[in-house]
Amino acid sequence: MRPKKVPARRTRRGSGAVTLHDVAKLAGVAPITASRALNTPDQVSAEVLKKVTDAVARTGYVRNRLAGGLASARSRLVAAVVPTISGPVFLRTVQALTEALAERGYQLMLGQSGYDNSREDALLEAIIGRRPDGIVLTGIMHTPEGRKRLLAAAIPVVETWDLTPTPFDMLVGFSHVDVGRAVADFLVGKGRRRCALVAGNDERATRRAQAFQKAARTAGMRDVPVVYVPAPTTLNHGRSALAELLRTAPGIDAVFCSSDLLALGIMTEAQSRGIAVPGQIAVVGFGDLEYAADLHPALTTVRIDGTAIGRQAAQFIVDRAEGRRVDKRVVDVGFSIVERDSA
Amino acid sequence: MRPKKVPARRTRRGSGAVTLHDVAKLAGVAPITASRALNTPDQVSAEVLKKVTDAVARTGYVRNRLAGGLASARSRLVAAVVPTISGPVFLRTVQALTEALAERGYQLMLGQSGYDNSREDALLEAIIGRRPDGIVLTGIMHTPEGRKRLLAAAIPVVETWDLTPTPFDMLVGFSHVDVGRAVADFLVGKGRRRCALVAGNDERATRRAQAFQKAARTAGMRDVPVVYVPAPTTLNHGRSALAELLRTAPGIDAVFCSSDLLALGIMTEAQSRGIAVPGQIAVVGFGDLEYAADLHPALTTVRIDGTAIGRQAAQFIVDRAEGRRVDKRVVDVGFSIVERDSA
DNA sequence: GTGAAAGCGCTAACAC
DNA sequence: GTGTTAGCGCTTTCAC
Repeated sequence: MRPKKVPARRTRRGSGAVTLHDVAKLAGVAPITASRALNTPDQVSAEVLKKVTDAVARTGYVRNRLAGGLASARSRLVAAVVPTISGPVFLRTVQALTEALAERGYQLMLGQSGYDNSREDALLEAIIGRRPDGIVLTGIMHTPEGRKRLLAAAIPVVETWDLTPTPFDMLVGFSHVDVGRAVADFLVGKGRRRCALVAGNDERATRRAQAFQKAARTAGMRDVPVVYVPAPTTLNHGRSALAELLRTAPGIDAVFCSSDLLALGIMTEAQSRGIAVPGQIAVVGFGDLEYAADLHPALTTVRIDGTAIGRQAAQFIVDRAEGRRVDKRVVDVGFSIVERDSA
Repeated sequence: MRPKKVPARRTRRGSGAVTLHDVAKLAGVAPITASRALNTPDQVSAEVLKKVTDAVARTGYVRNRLAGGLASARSRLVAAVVPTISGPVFLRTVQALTEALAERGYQLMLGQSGYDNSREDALLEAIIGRRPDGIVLTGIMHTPEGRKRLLAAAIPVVETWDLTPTPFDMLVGFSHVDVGRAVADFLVGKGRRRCALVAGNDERATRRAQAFQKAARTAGMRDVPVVYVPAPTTLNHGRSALAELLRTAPGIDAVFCSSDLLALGIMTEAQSRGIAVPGQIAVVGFGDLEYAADLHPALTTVRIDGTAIGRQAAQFIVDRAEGRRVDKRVVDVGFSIVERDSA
């Protein structure tokens, strides 16, 4: 008696998790009604709502957002691209973004582009593959191919931390040129006569540095030495940059750094050499990181409202995702120079 | 002649993006064959592979991982939960995790739990809803309900940065008790006789602190004052903690901090008061952040190989996701005391 | 307010 | 090695 070969019903296991179907059955309604109870509760009678809510609680149902995203073409996922997560600069932006999105039922996916563009293609592939409802770029999308792919994917894009005359789509940022100029004017106003720069070699820091140089020259400074260090910047870069400046341009009386960490490096090196800050050398940072105010001396720095940037970016994307018109697509959050003791 | 009511073919727009179907048609093969060409290229003839690859390139196709994840019950998404992304402590772990996963075709989704457990439930809902192939916990899953839900979701879990006798599932970490003890012994060995502590009020820092106290007492110290500060720790917490210690326990000659940032705060405050480090007070940090070596004086601290933790966690999860057996489910990465100038 | 049917884009399961 | 079929779990479209 050998086993009869039954024509084998094709069965796929599925994940085994509780589905909306199960919930609906338990609540005694159709799946679509259960779906509405969860997504648009006011389209459903109070009675049904309660039955579904109870069923969800009893079963421990958690909706499958892969399925939902596939069906609705809305993943409720937003991708953010940062050069590196270990850079503290964008942290507040990412944090604000995370929170603002979470409040609205969206989730953030973080991608690292690195400061070069080697992995950019793979990163874009990974991002677009998840069909996010929006992409937030901090800094630049380097390659033209990258830009083309983003355009082709038709995903709303918010560029941040910069202001360009030719935005991709939406934009929240500030003018790096204005920052450079403002800091130069600030130092000149403080009576500094021989300013120097230490800057990460990324595009935006370079732009700040060049604007600073130009403004400083306009104010009568003959040469404005600049030391470029590889991004991401570190404390140690600051230390060795000051050492270099002291060697090559001994008379300097002020340094504008492209990050607070560099500034801390400058101050550390100065301290270890017995150079007075701000007495001999004034130091200005960039970023106003949390610790800037608590350093000794307290750091004068450029404050960017990274939180506002993140919140506005979230707003932009959610508005788009939910079909609202976005008229004003460029927001300038500006900046301010926070004057403390170091300059 | 009024328009005849045709029984309306139900049509859904879809996203409008290029689908695998389009690629297959262009390549002249069945969709599943195109799928195989992309996912398991060696199951496909060279000729087909080329045709599909060409079609992908010509159309700019990017595979829809929502659909793929739904169909295969493998999202290739891994969630990591950190208390906060602005804490630099887990940064190396997150970075290593991101990279190790990306190399294997997985993507990281970052969630912030906060240092309290208020949002934990919403976070879990958001995470489980995406059906990740694994979850990496840095620190603790606080609430019992949280643990229950994770268990119910049947998602592989890696706990990190700690060692517990009762792991949830998989574990990569080190012993905080051993750290506390080792640092106490280290300072005692350096001839310090009156040690104090500054610790964030999170669970693990507290455990390190208590182990430190116990070991210090065993070594003959009468009382070992400790100042707890709210997590996440800041430089300023360090400054005010030292101020407090100097007031309440004036004779101290060493401070073990629960983070390098606290240590920097201690050193900053010491410097501003003219207290010599390590002359009068030795300082030991925790974390060995990038800048620790470059401070002045260079910071003696506890080094944790966060990168190894991240890599091992990725390995664990990918192994599980790909159906390999994971025998050794607990890895102790240990720690080391990096002796520099501050102690 | 509620439901039936169809389909989002992909892959598992089975045939050949 | 390649194709057919039937879903994965949800939401859209249309109908009542």
